[in-house]
Amino acid sequence: MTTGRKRTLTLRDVSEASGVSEMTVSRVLRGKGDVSEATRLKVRDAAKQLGYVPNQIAGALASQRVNLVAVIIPSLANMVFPEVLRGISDTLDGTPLQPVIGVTDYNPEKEERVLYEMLSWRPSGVIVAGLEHSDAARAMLVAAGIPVVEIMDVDGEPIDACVGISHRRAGRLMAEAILENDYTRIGFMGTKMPLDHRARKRFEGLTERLAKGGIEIADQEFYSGGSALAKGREMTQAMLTRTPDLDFLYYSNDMIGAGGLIHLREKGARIPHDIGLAGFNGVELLQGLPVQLATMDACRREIGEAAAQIIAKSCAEDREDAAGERIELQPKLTTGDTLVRGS
Amino acid sequence: MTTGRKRTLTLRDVSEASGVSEMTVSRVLRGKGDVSEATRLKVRDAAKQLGYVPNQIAGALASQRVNLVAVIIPSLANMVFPEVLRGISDTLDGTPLQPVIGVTDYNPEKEERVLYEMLSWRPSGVIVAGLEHSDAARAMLVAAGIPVVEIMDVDGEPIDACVGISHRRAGRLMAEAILENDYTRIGFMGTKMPLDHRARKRFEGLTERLAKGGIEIADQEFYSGGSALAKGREMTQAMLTRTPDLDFLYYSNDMIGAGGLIHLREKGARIPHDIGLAGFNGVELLQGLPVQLATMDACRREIGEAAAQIIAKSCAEDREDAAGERIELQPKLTTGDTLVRGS
DNA sequence: TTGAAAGCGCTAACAC
DNA sequence: GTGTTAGCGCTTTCAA
Repeated sequence: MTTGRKRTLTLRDVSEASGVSEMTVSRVLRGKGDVSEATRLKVRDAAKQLGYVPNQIAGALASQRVNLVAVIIPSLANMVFPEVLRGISDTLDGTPLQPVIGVTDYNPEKEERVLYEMLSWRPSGVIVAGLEHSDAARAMLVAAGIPVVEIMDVDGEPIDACVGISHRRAGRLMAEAILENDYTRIGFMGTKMPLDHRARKRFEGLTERLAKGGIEIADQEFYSGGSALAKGREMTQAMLTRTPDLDFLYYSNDMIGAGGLIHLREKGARIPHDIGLAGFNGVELLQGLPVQLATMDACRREIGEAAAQIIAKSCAEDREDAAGERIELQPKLTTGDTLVRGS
Repeated sequence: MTTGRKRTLTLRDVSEASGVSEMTVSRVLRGKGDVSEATRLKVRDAAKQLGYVPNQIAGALASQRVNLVAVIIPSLANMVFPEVLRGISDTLDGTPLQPVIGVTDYNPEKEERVLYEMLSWRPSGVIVAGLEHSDAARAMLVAAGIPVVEIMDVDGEPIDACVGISHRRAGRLMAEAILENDYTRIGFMGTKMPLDHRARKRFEGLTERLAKGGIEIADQEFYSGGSALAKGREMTQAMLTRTPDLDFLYYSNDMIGAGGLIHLREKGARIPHDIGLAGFNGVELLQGLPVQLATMDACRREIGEAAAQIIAKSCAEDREDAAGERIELQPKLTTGDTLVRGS
């Protein structure tokens, strides 16, 4: 290792060190074009020796090509999104593309800012959670002229492509399972959701379908912040104090559901005989609980994979006909031990 | 909105639309230099009208300045890192800097690749988890000539700055708590850790300190993959079958610890009278459990904040003297309900 | 307060 | 197989 330098290395440095023209150095380093084995080696050695790292900024500007895919999600804390990211990342690993993550905190204004920032790097594609965006955000996405995949949800009008599940349908499915098992006094607990559109849609799907079965939600409560497990306990306790005759609790996510489950078991409730429970997401993390919470898988990984494939395809083919795809995945109900009332 | 275009917009388009020179348009859009209110408005309007998004690639190349901070972490699934990221992100929000996340999967080769990719975008700084890197990775970091902050750990030789806790010390502290409470038959459970250096250091700190107290680990088991909660249950059951006289179980993370705790409570074990437990990380998520697992906070958020501050400072001051800082945070032991043997 | 010229480090296109 | 030339879209610098 030589002493610290001020200027970072350029192609020219490698060119001089190897006695090969800049252009050929560039070709070697990118593995493009025919270069003789001899010069290839000379260049590789010189580059390694110097510790040269190419400047993608210059490369991207010159080639008008950026191997980045912007991925915009509401939160990293949510357990759900890291799994989507893994699907994206694994799929992109087989391509020259690289994901770049932006987080919006479920805040439309922040989404707009993040989107602006990311688009100003001229990525090759965008994967963004949800179908609801500000007008400005939609306009940017349209104007960007790159493939856009909206993920997690299919209930709405996509800008370009979309991959997800129907949360309305997921809510309906749960309602049907509830009706089939003759529950009648239903309590709902979830996040405060003015901005969590998917949780809202599930709730709507649930209530609409229950209504058709002649049942209304008997009690409901919304929370924000804090440890989900603890919130689940607290809300469940409070709700059952307030409305003791509930016979089913639907939670908008598995963590609060698990909190409720733990609380009820401690209280000695017979589950699901006295009271049934269900959550949402199919969080693998909870598989160690003594009782398996009924839940619905949101196909997180598959969504990530499919979205990445759409981007990869439309970048590779460099034509627009891969655009506008719409992929609806089917959430799978896992009844676990807390939903089906045994004989 | 006009019809779709092929070419993306440039400064020149805004210049023509507003009748102002490119240079002045650039000044307005960056908010630099004195521009009269009149032209400022003309330019702003034209830009908004067109839906112009500046090209940072060109800007970065011209100005030799990139407002990106590379953040390189082993995993997103780990619960630990999203919190570090939040610390970084919140701190950077008050600056022009933006974090870009790369994930290594605890794989040194992937770390090298990710690092290379990120450095090729010439970020203003790097935050990277851990002090252990391949020679090539270290060389790149040194050669990059930008501030580097290694986080999570301070047991080793940092390249530049570092912020973290001493995991060796954390292990020692736990050993001391174990000795003080007169536990003598200790079992250890953790991830297979050839590459999780921090878990390894904690283990070493633990065993060394216990040895001084005349105690050896009586049994140990390592896992990989799967639901941590479930693994914790299974391993605990297996270990107690194999070595029934254990009176303390130390888990290398809270999730497997929680799995063990749930299992033991189900079995009717009196905790901590019959057997004590402790985990590591201070995962907030578990606060809803009926019994609080003893754990040690790893100062995740603070680490993120401090690291981001170091980067922000040395970028702002644009001098090297902020370099080489070393910040050791102190992990706090939370005894919860599973460590201190009540009178 | 505004504009003109030069060039950031690389690659596309074409010559040799 | 290799080299030359001309930009990519911006910002820096300097002049007006």
